[in-house]
Amino acid sequence: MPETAQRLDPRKRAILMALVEDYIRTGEPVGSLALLARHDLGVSPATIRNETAELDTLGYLQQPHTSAGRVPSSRGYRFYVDSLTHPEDLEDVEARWIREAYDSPRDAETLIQQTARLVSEATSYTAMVLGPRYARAVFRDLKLVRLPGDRLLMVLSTDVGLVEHRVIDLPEGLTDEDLTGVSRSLNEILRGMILGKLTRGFVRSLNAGSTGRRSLISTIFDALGRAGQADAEDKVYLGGTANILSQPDFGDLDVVRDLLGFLEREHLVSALLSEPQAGPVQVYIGEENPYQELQSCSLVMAAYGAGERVMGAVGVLGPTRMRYGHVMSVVSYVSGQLTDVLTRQMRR
Amino acid sequence: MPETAQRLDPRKRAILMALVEDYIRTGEPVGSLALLARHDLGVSPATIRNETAELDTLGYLQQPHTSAGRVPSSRGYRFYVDSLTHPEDLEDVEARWIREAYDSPRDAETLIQQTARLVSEATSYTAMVLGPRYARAVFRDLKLVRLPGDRLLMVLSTDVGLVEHRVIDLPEGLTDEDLTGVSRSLNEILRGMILGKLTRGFVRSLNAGSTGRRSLISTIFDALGRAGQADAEDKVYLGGTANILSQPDFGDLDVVRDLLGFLEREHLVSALLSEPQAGPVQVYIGEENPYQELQSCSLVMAAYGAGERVMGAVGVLGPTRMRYGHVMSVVSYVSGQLTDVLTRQMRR
DNA sequence: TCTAGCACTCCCGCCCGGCGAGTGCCAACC
DNA sequence: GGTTGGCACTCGCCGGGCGGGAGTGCTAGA
Repeated sequence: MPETAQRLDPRKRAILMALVEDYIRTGEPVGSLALLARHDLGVSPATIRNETAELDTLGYLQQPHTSAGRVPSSRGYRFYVDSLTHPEDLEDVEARWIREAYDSPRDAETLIQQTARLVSEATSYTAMVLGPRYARAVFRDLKLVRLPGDRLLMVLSTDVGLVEHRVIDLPEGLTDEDLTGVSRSLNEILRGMILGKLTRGFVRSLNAGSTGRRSLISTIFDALGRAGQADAEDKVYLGGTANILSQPDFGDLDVVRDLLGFLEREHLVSALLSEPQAGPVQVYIGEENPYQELQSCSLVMAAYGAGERVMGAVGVLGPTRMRYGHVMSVVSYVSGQLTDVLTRQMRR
Repeated sequence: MPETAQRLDPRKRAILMALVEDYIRTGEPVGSLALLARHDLGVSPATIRNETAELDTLGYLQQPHTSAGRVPSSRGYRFYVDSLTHPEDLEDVEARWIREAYDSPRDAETLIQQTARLVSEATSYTAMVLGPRYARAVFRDLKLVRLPGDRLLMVLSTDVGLVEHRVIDLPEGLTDEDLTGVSRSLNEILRGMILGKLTRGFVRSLNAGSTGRRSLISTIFDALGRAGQADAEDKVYLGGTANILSQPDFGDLDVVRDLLGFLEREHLVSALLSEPQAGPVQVYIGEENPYQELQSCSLVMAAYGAGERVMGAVGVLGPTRMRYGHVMSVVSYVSGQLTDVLTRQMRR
């Protein structure tokens, strides 16, 4: 809500920004003297006190107890984040370091996994990456390979270069011609379709021929369905979960346990990371978070994609007292790099 | 060291066993009165005190402070574990629950992942499973599938039903005949070989023909090499990492952080789980653990395999104050189930 | 409208004493 | 001689009281 940003006169604004900054750095409640020691605000401590008192009643700050310094509330952080107009620049070293990680081409899985580690190391928080969603990829090619032991490997290629494969049991009595026939007709029909939008309706539209073929097609569709099911099988990669414990802000073990428990439930993380749309970095602060377990931390996410399509997302989980500027730029930069890689794949 | 077990007279033995049991249950140092309250040892508290004092000097017990009850030392736990001759029986419900999990056939990855979850839930500790090691599987069949975009999918089937696949870039100017030719000769040469033992020597033994073929074969070998590299790419699956935090024994955050950090380094966990040989469950207690980070906990592991071969291992990480009996039977039972599944696959 | 001064509040760390669990020892007992 | 009851002693834990210090809110004056 950038409009909120307008509501504060310049001095309050400056004081609030300085205070949030100090608090993020130190983790200690910030008093009027401490604030002046680090920032030249051109006024006396008493004035600061008056202003912080007002910021308090406005809901931007709060006091741990009556005679302590001030600490930002969620609203205070929100103001701070909204006021960070241009993203903090990444250090050259850091940017280069990240870029290099994406230089050597890898398969999708390693890429994503590496991203998780990279982001967690760059931020010292916990990174979550939602792996490319097959549901949003476009069908390109299906190959059927007979394996030993009456099994069949189906290999699905998509336009973003992802390759999905399943082993399925082969219905009995199918000849090699059946296989090539089925694969030819499936390829014709499915080319260009978005995987998430395949429905069993297609099965009927195929005049399959023998019941054996029909049952094969049906099995394949089941497998395709699983591959393309929205939200279902999307893999999530985590990095730096141990970092959670290094945060002095998470002194409360119960909170940490809930957090780790949340991260373990893959479908929850996956659902969470499904939210970001293409566009700028998104930030959820404290209670703004959709999940109970996360309401004592902050979340920074950005989508990555291939071309125009959103394919997944990168997220960072940290304390509300997070280095927002830095984290936002890392997340933004990394998701950009990922997008580049996938988009390049697509053109091949 | 079961010989240690012989060194104690029956009464000391009984007292030690009872005390370890009580401590595992309560987590509180056990005093002479508390011990008698739960176990009918037929002697007075004073006698217990004399005995525990001796057990203390023998190194089986220790005191948190002078006027507290006794707590088992690593040696005490070791004695206890060695004395658990026959594994605690699993509850019927639990055994059935585990068995059912292995009823419906799944692909290897899901199977292992599910095992990790299963074990962590059954024990309430943290489970680690080392996924089947391709290096130890036997080559069965290699298929080459041309993909869109000048890429090639190689599909490797093994005797234990595992299917490994890699996408590789296709050297230019190869015809379909080249592909079938290369795949035929590779299949002939490699059938029955153990993947971990493939060496580049084989490449030379093939009179490949064109340089294109030669370079293809070389690329394939690289990929096979990666698949079969000992210890390198072995995947580790974790379950219940959040459970670590639920253990009151891990009050010290630093210890927990080290532990989580260790679990994040996949190669370490993989190396750790490579230790167990086929055979009974293995237990490492406290300082017996090979890794510094684990020396404040205990580890229970068992190998699983296919036929005679060891393919991987299941492990549980918990506090030294662990419910050894129960954990050992779960680990043993689960690794048995896994072995059954893989062995069955092998016969297909 | 800002500032200087001041009384007040509340956290934190500290010490202290009482309580209770549990031990170690000793003398008596079988 | 091994076992037992008795008893003094040790030590961690808990609650209360106390001083120091950081920081505030208020008020009066510039």
